Amino acid sequence: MSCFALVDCNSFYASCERVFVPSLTGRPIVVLSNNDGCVVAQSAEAKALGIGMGKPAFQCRALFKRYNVAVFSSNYTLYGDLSSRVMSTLARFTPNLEVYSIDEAFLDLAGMPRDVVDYSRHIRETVGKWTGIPVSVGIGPTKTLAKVANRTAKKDASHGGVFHFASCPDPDALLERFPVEDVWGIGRRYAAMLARYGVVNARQFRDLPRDWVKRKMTVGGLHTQLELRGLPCLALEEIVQARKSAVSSRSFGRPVVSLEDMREALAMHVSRAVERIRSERLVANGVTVWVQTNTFIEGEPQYANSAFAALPVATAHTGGILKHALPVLAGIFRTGFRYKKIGVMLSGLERQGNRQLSLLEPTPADGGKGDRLMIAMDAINARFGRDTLRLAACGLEQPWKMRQAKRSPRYTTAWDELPTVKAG
DNA sequence: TCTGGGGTCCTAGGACCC
DNA sequence: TCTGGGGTCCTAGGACCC
Repeated sequence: MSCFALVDCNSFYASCERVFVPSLTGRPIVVLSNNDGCVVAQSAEAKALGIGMGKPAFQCRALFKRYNVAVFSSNYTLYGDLSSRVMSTLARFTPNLEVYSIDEAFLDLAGMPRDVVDYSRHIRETVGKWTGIPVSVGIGPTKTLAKVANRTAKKDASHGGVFHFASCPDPDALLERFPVEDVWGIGRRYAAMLARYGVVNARQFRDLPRDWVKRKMTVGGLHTQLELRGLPCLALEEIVQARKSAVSSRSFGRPVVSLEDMREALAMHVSRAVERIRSERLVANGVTVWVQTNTFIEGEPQYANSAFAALPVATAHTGGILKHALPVLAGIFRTGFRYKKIGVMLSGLERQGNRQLSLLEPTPADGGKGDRLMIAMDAINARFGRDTLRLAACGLEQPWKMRQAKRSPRYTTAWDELPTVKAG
């Protein structure tokens, strides 16, 4: 009998902000998206105010003020570090762990000699004690039901943060109270489609004819349905698969009009994306660039476009990729627009060393001058901080840089931002 | 003034080939 | 009048996730 536990951090980003600032206990906290645009995380106290996920920050100003909400720009360096602390704590409890996202992990508890609910309570307490991050645990015979159980654990405090689907005396009633759009794998579009057929809760969806589900929602939808019936279709994926693409994109802090600034921003995004694939020992075969104006401004001329260039040889060399990305940008850039956003995607990723050699271009050997330069650059940036060394093409002023007015210190990863403890 | 960013998977349809 | 059929590869678009 399969048994999955889903451990999910409560209001993860907000909890991270609270770890090093105990005075925030009990105070509503929100964390804003990149560019301080939208609300992306809220503490329980903030949720109670009805602020709403994804709401533009500027529409919440009054509410923030009235309720003394602590507002933070997102600090992914901090969240990433606390996440890995949580995950390594979880890894001590089972070898069968799938890190599913920055704040969630599935554990395979099948064959556990101890009572799984007891064990999960123990896990929950330990993570809380060691990392300061509160978590909830949902347990079920499939990943999808573990998700349902997790949400139940979070919603109903009487469960003490741990809920086992199998311990539910009336699972049909529970699924009937569970909105179908909250089921893992059913998003807004499918929920709207299902509603047109009168299907609004998880129990109704589970009991639909499976052929119909497959036809309307493809195999993914069918798997979701079968999982709700208790039939495992999704396995624990312990091995982290190599990524297939890497994206870097951002909205600008203010509109950009010149190709010159666009080229600088492009250089920065290429640097970011290539750094990421390099750290995973991957090389790219292609690069896509896209640009976009601000679609929220009515009456302003709009333009969006993208284009792709194949790289003659698979590479993870920043300058080499930028050389091919710049003409792509030049090809889609049009003057006379106020641009809001630029992005880069590296695709056709493969393991370094597997790369196909080009018949047309001389291929730099592994460990050649270009590779050594990149290794040295990564090492310097790792030691002295991101962007200590960067391409001149990224520009110095970066007037288009995103807004990040309220970022908390990187308490755990930057020496000059460590928390200070006052004694006495 | 101010509206996020980074991923994956599936399917349909076209091009091309034999 | 009848106007093959199956396979592969690629891309675009649509759905989902956090």
